[in-house]
Amino acid sequence: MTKTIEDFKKILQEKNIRLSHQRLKVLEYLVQNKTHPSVDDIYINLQKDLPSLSKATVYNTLNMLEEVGLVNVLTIEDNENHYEITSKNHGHFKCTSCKKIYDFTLDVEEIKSTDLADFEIKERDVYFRGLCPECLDSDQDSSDK
Amino acid sequence: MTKTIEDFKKILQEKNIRLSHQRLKVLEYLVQNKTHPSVDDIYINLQKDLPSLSKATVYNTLNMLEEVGLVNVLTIEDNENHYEITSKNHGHFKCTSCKKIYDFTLDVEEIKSTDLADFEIKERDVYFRGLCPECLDSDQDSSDK
DNA sequence: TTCTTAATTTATAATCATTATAATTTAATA
DNA sequence: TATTAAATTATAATGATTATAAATTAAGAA
Ligand SMILES: [Mn+2]
Ligand SMILES: [Mn+2]
Ligand SMILES: [Zn+2]
Ligand SMILES: [Zn+2]
Repeated sequence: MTKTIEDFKKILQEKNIRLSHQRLKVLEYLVQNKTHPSVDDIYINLQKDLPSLSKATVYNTLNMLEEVGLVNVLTIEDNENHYEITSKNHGHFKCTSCKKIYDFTLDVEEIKSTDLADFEIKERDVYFRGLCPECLDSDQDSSDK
Repeated sequence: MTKTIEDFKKILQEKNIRLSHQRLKVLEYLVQNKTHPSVDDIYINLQKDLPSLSKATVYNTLNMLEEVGLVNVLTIEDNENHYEITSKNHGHFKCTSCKKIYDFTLDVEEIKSTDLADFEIKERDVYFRGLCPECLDSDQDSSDK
């Protein structure tokens, strides 16, 4: 079910999109890091192996991957986008304390509203925000005697 | 149920927040325009009556109103925030063609996931994107003979 | 394998939303 | 009406993202 780099190579080749080293590295990063990274996260980490990498390339690659449907953009934060490999639909929870973005099981296709009978829905995002268990725990610690 | 400017005045006064002319105008704009406007929308329209209005004031006011819970910020778009008076929970649909943001009936409190049992959820946003009926109609027109 | 060339990457500048700063103005109270 | 802390304004600064143009490269042809 979960796609490998080889699967992605095949998909991009079928669309006549060149398999540049940079593009494959960005894809690999997203496949290996299911942390919903920002452009900066990706850029800083890939730079270790690719010192010549340009941030524009990371943007270009992510925009291209989004266009062909291989990656999904999260606008759960108001100042910075986050990215993930497109996968079975699920919801996202952002902890306002540690800033981590968690996946949670949810069939967003099941969310219905009669108001939308005549709308063509193409994307569905469910974003929750609050405190994650780790941060709730440490909150308690700090309020302990 | 739906609050008037007088209701808002009372709430702000109770919190010792000054009822400046600019703040009341921003609130009034949001009460009268249920269109999920951006800062620019609000700024451009209020400027007609308040030529000296500063965009920083619109930002300051909206941030303050969000902090006290009277307005809600939508991050449905990746480059610009949109605002609305806080109201009973509902979902948002953004038409990717005409850019309008529509409300739709949905009890977001009813969206549950066992994965979140130990999380403290404070905000819930449901964002759908696609084509609205008007844009679907005009699409059809343009494909007609 | 080497050559060719259009596509990609890079470095850099530009844009745009948002926030910060500091001087000016004002709401609320005495 | 006078006082003053808070709000507004003008402006600069920041930070994410996009645009541009020159240098590099992937992929097919020879
Ligand atoms: Mn996810
Ligand atoms: Mn709404
Ligand atoms: Zn946390
Ligand atoms: Zn539309």
